[in-house]
Amino acid sequence: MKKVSESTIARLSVYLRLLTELAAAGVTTLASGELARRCGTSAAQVRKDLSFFGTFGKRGLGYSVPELTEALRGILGLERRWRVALIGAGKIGAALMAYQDFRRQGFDIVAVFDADPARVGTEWQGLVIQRDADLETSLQGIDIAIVAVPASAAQGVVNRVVAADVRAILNFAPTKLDVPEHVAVKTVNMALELEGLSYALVNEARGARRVTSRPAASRG
Amino acid sequence: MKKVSESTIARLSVYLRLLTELAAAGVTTLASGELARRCGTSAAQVRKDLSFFGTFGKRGLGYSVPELTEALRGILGLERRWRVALIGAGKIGAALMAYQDFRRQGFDIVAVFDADPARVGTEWQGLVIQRDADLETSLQGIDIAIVAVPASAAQGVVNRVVAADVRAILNFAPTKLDVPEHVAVKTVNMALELEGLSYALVNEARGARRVTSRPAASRG
DNA sequence: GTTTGTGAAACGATTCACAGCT
DNA sequence: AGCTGTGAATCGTTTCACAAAC
Repeated sequence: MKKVSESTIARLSVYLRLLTELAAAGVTTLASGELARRCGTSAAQVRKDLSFFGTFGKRGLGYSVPELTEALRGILGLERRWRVALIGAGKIGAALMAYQDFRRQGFDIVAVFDADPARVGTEWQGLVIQRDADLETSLQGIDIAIVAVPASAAQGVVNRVVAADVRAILNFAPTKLDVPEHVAVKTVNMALELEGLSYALVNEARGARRVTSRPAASRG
Repeated sequence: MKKVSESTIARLSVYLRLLTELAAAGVTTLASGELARRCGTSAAQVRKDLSFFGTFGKRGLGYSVPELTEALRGILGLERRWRVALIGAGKIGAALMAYQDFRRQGFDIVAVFDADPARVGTEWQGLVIQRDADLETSLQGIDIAIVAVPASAAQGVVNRVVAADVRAILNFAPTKLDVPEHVAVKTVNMALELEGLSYALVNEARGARRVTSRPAASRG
């Protein structure tokens, strides 16, 4: 098969979200140009992204909204439901538990773990928080682990998650994780995004003052 | 003027986090290879990233941890503190408020807004939730707006944020935002990350080849 | 000896442009 | 006519490789 970049997959998710919205609004057909405009990319990009997986459009007409929706759901593996375990019942964990949108998209949080004995046994959104010590056994049948523990604990937790044969991890700890090649990891790092904004702000200011436009001295 | 990619800036943040950790552990000197290994990238990438901003190392020796730390803080604009407003006091907002790490990195949440009259006036982590209607006036002096409102409300909020002359936005709404060119936007989209994991899982099952990836994990 | 800084090469992703359907 | 699908061209990023510095 072919190699598909992560950015293509990310865009497919964005396309799918728009299509779902349009379908609810009764739109039945859509051209790549309009899809691109609404998703912040280009028509050629849309067509190239889709071309990795097949041909879904009708020349002269565009794409059928329900058909493309189904195709994207299939490509992204959203035709089934995924069993998700949340590890770490702190603030981030609480926000995730409450965020019902995940369930709507096919991700069911079916287990919650925490290392704090004071939290273990309490009920949370209909789930009883389990002991961290039970991770290995209780992760049977789990597809995706959400790691929402402090950075210092993350690698240890991940090692145990991997040992339990979970092959996908959504990581909220601001740290690099070592995992075997067959395990997929996505990291959400809000501090990093904020620092990107900080850079943009100072850089805009520096650029306006043209401080950086001075030619570099001859290099040695 | 130099053009630096967003991935370079993201990596600089990662380098800085490691350096801060190493400095606390008393490490004084570090070579690009070791920095790269600990951050999941390559030595050449580290040196190229830094080279956009100057020369910071000593040949034959490596980098001074405190000096490079200071340099990175300067590049990323972290030598000052930033005034952040949180718009939307729901679950995500609550998690962000509680996440003290932002403050430690120089980002102070100094105002909170919500559209729900039941929430307005309540105190939250030492801040009184303000009326959404007061956004325009109360955003004076704010550097960064965190948008944590439903997708359907996000563009409207963003328009008002931009009108209030805020030039950086951290967006948690799963929707495309239109902003003028001089406004920087970073989006955090957890559903999208989960769908990326879903794709990885079904794709592995389908026996397809690996997705091209960024600073992937795993090395030995 | 070691390690940096950097042009040049290699690689990967995006955009172009047009043939081929509807 | 309008729009897709795709090879070719372009653009940007990463890796290579080595001279210069310590």
